[in-house]
Amino acid sequence: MKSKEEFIEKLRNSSLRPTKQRINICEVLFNRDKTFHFTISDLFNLIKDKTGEKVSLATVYNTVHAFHKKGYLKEIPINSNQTYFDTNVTDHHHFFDVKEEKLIDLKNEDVGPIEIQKSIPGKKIKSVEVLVKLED
Amino acid sequence: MKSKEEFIEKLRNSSLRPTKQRINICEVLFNRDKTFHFTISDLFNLIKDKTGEKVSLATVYNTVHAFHKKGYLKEIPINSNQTYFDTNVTDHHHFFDVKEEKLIDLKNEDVGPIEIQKSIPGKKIKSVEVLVKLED
DNA sequence: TTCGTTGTTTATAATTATTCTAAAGAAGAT
DNA sequence: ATCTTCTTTAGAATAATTATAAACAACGAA
Ligand SMILES: [Mn+2]
Ligand SMILES: [Mn+2]
Ligand SMILES: [Zn+2]
Ligand SMILES: [Zn+2]
Repeated sequence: MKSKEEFIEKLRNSSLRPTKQRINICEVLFNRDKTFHFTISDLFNLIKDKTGEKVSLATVYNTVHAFHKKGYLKEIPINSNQTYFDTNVTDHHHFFDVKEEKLIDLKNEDVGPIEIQKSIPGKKIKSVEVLVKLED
Repeated sequence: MKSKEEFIEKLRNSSLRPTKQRINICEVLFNRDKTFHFTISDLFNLIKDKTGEKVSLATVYNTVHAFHKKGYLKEIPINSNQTYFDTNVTDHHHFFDVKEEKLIDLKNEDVGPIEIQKSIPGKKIKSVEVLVKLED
């Protein structure tokens, strides 16, 4: 359970003004034990439910992008009509339950080291992500 | 270089009527040496260029989905505003050049075997795909 | 070959996620 | 308090995709 002051501090340190909207979004995103996988619409609805205050959809988009740019959120590459984000910004992989449309974390040690044996001249590797699709 | 008759045969065997639109799309998609990574809009433009005949955008969508459902095309999981498809339907992985927005095949042996050490009760693994993002 | 059936194409409208715009409001600095 | 800069917001715009429904083409049976 993080305090509101911690979020204000974090926002200030990132040169993001600590507005009440951003603080509410922080509470919903970062006040949890487990990693959180979400879409913008998930988050939009949760904010109302958990804080009682409404934040405009535009602000949710703005804030998620700001946090993503600052490295506080990770974008998960799957094909869906909506973009998925993750509060776990460490290198890790995912299960995607196609039926439930739910992401599940895979620890790096659950996958093992991945050695890419090919390289493209002039390019360097930015990320290596494994997506394991699950069916019933 | 496959003949038009081969495509007609393939379509018939898939209970898809061999219309001239579908045959044209087959020529563009499958008459090539290397694997082909594309978006709907790539394909739509190529059809005009390569066959001289225009196919409606709706038909391009319909046909790509039909081919995908039949297993002749693979959908590549990346976050982009457009969906990417692949004529190489075997299990394999990808580089994604973020700047150029281009996919590049990674052979299975360029990645090595991936052992998933975790399982979810009641679910089985449908696919395991590695996406390697490239930057300059 | 003709006819009836069913599948396909197409233009166009609808849907939906996301981004843009510009005005009002809030935060920070002086 | 005042000024500046950043942020929020409603609503409009954009763009990929999907739905609709009428015209059309392929097929199989007569
Ligand atoms: Mn995760
Ligand atoms: Mn490929
Ligand atoms: Zn982002
Ligand atoms: Zn598809």
